[in-house]
Amino acid sequence: MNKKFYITCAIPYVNAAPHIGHALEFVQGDVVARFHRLLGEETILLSGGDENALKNVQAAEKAGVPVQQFIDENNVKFLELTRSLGCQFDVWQKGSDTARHFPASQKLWNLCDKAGDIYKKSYEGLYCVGCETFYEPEELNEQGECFEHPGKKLESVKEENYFFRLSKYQSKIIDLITSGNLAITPETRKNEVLSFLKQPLQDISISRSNERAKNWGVPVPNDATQRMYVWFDALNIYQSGIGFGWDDEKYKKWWPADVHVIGKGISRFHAVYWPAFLLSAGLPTPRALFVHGYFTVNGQKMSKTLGNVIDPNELIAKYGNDPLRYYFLREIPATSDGDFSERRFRELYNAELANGLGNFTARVAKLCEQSKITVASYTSDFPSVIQKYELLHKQLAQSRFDEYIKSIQLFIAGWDQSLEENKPWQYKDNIEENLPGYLSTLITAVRDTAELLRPIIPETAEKILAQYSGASITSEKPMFPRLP
RNA sequence: GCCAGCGUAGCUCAGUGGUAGAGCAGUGUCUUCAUAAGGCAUUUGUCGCAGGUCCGAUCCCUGCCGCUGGCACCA
Repeated sequence: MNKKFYITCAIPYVNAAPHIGHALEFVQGDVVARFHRLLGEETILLSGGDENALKNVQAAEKAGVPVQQFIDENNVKFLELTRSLGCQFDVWQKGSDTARHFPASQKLWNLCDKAGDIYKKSYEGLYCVGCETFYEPEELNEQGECFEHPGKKLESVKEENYFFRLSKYQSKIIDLITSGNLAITPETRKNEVLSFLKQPLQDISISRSNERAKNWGVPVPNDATQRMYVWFDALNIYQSGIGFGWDDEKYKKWWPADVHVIGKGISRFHAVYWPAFLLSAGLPTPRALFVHGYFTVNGQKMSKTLGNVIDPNELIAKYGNDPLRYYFLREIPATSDGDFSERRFRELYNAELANGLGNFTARVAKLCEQSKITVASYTSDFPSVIQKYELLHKQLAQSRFDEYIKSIQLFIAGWDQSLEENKPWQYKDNIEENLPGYLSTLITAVRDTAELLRPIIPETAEKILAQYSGASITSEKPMFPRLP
């Protein structure tokens, strides 16, 4: 049987349209998934919609649309984005899915409950009626009011909720992380989590009353008055999407996840809460977390109030999806923050896609066309190509996309130098007689380049491979016209 | 405030106890197969500031300044 590979991207919050940060994460996940698919591994790439949070209900009310309709519409925007980015998601699991996700989450709840890790406790807090949320005293202004609704007194509300015994799993989670059974990349995020785990863990509340949840979300088993609270069921989408609670065989085949791709803001939930739930339920824990950074735009944090939120769809429409993928992967070191600027984007496009890759494939094609060379036709074979390039293989396997792409550019630059030394054009149409085998070497170089680029910019790679697959290779119009 | 990390050419960054490198941008030049693309050559830096250790520090130590991230029930 083939090796399996199960990878997830974080499930986006569907209360607003996707921004460039979502696009970055989708692309990173897609590249890793493509890499494993190309190696012949059976692969699932999953994401979905985080739909059960109260904020979705509030956003829907504000928009004057029924909740289900509201989240369905937003979901489509995310799905469409994944497609226009050229990302292949195999599963898109919605949190509001009552057929699969609800029973899966109730199953997880029951398992934790059976382990004795769920108990009822009354919770008292300051509640803002305007925001419909609880606040800690330090989150409020000097008058003890929330910033959104100054002048409005907060109510002290007491409510019974279910709590999860997170405290019980503290040392087990530390072991999991230090032993590497739950690998966290990069190291700095791992250290952050471990330093967080030095403090005693408090139990966390995992349910809300129906009133406060506005009757939205997964019902708590055997208690019609409560709904599950965000993280408990949201994280479980990683399981509910692959059969947990509705197809045991499928679930056993795929779980645990080989890697969760997430943003740095949610690393704790994935590194601490999630393994704790699973340990409690007696289920395997995920093997790795890959934590990426955030985007700034022209050096500034992205925010709605600044009005610098970038819509990835506009960039795709203007430049195409592969150039955008290329930029994400090449310019942003995978695990640190990166800046988006259109100026830099265009610079990189011209330097590496137009002048580098595009020009290289074009000049070789023209030389082949002029010499009328015929070569053995080529069938794509990623695994044997990647084997040939040890350093690149390592860089890609470790998800160091920026370094991987730089290596490819170095490879191209080496062939540009070779062309300059050999000057095949001076022999016009009898290149083969004067430089025997040279054109074939060039053709192999182009084919290898395209193979190596298949996980990164799949459409472009296929185009090059198609151009270079046949017995005779002809010149075509530029793939990446130079930008003015 | 506490903890971690960072501060190196115009930009993005790599790097080492022996007085600094790459890519992009800039300049010059060669060349024409190619998308006015490519090759070669080349300018610029008190390696954040101030001390200390050392024969010698950008790399080690201390202090300071600046920046970033983390500091739970928030998705």
